[in-house]
Amino acid sequence: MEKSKEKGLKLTPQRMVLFHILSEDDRHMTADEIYQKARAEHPMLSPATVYRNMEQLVEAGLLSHLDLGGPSTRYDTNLDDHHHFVCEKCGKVMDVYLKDIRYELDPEKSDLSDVRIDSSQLYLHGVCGECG
Amino acid sequence: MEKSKEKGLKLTPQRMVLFHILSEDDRHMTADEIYQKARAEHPMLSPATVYRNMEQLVEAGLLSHLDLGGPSTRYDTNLDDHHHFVCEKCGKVMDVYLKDIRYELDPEKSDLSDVRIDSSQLYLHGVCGECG
DNA sequence: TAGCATATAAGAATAATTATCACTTGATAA
DNA sequence: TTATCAAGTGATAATTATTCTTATATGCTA
Repeated sequence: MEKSKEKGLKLTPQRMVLFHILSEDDRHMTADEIYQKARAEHPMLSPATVYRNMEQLVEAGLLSHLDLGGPSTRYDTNLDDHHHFVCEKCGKVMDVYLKDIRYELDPEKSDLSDVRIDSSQLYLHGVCGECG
Repeated sequence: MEKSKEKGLKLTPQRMVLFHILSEDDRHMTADEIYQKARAEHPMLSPATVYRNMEQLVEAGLLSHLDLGGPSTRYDTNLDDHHHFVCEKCGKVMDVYLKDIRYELDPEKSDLSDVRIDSSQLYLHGVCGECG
């Protein structure tokens, strides 16, 4: 029986708290926002633990990074294939599901014949209904 | 003769250095990378000056932010309508020009009828020829 | 050339994140 | 149960990225 090399992620109280917060679906949070929420449930918890765990969860494929322009990395609990709309005024982020996305390279200006594309992310920028 | 409210950006030696570096077309640099290069030409220059000027140039519409995943904001001197490919291995960024991009919303999952979309940015992730 | 708004260097300050380390704990084996 | 040990943790220092402060300097325009 071969022992897999995967890290055994232990189920600790701190992680339970993080799972709980993440499951409450307040998506697109920064590590610090998560930390602020988490310490309410678990006051001893340190920021390092949150940062550490968030990255581990990304490595484990349970979360993904969300790279909006701001200073802090955000985490996305939604692993479905989806894209994002960002309101330039209030900063709100909305998930965008597409049935189809297609694009045609401009062959005179771009040559991607020797690259392998694994994924694509579309970011739509604009103004949301409330701010509009 | 009405005086426009636009800031009169003075042409200082420091800005000359920045323009020079930016014109050398090493695109997608972080403010710190620009600072490191700039101080070679102008050793007295301070980081604050670089950060300040980069933001002013963005406000003036001469540069744009580029939000890749990393910790630092990058600046893009290419103001043409274009998109980006990011190599997951070496981090290299390539400009991608599209003749056409179109996407179809999944109407059951996404409703963008009340938002105004001003721009869209497509990020392609994968592995470049050299790393592949 | 004076006057002033803008710009600057230097360094302190802040925010976000990561590293270090001594101690603790969950999972598994005994 | 208990022992074992890799994995996890909190506290804190350190780092990185960026912004602020302030006293001084300098382009531009009248």
